[in-house]
Amino acid sequence: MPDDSALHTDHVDEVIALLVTTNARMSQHFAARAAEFDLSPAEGKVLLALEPGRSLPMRAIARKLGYDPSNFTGVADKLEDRDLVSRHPDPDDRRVKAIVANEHGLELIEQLSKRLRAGGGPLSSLSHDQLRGLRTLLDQANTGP
Amino acid sequence: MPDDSALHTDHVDEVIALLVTTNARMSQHFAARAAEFDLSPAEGKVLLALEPGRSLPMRAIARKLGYDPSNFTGVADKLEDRDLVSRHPDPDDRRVKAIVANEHGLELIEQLSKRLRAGGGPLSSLSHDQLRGLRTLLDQANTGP
DNA sequence: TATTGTTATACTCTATAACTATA
DNA sequence: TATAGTTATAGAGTATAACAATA
Repeated sequence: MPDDSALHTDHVDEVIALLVTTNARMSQHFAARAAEFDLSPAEGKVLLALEPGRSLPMRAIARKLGYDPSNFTGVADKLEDRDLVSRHPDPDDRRVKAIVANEHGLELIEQLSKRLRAGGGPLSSLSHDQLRGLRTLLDQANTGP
Repeated sequence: MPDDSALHTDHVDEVIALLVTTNARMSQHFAARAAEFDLSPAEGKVLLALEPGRSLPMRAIARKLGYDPSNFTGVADKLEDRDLVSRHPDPDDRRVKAIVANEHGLELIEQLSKRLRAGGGPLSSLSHDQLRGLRTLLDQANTGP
């Protein structure tokens, strides 16, 4: 449980500011790499959320990425029009539709990931161990309440 | 210097995905807290970039936050209309204008920071030491090339 | 009645290009 | 000529509300 010292608040302030600028840099990097594949940032993020084998309900993806379900329909449409993903109605509840990446989609995901890893983003200056540490911290930040 | 092992690429992929979702959560938290003070997310971010005593050229702020200078003018206008900041032309180069927070602005920055710290964001589940570690890592990520 | 996804629409955000004033 | 900031404007992104299908 987080404590409440003056040092603590200093760190929170600083981390919030750093997250804002880190996100600005990552957004630029991400948008440029996605554009290489004629993908909007939103389309790229949705694809990355579809790890191989994973299929998620539309609402779950929208929630995870912070998009409104209404505008998420159009993103799914474009990805489907490009034959990268398809909608699969859930047999148990036919209201919900899962988005699954097909072979073309998975291939493009791999290519996009490779370009994102290639450098130029804010992660370029971190070592293997630092990335491992960052992964652990962000993972805990995301699984919290 | 980052190495190039298979484990390394796994971590990069995972950290990128985590940064995307962390940012989604932080953006929602940030937008909600800023709205409490009738601030747009952009206006809030600009204010947080103006730590006490610090004054930055408009272009430097825009670059840091990833905004285009053209749309940044309007953000500065609104903050100035609300009497939170003012433009100070640089005596050495009268083309550049520094944004400085006045007394009202600094007070609002403190209140906004307090609300952001109050919890509900993705940082709530991290301990003091973890925040310190995250700060170090993000700091290095941002000062890199 | 409540929920998932969809549609239509309005609103906000962001980028492009042309302009000014300084250098 | 080049750069910081501004303006006008078009385009992309986002949210709101009403609707259909399913639960």
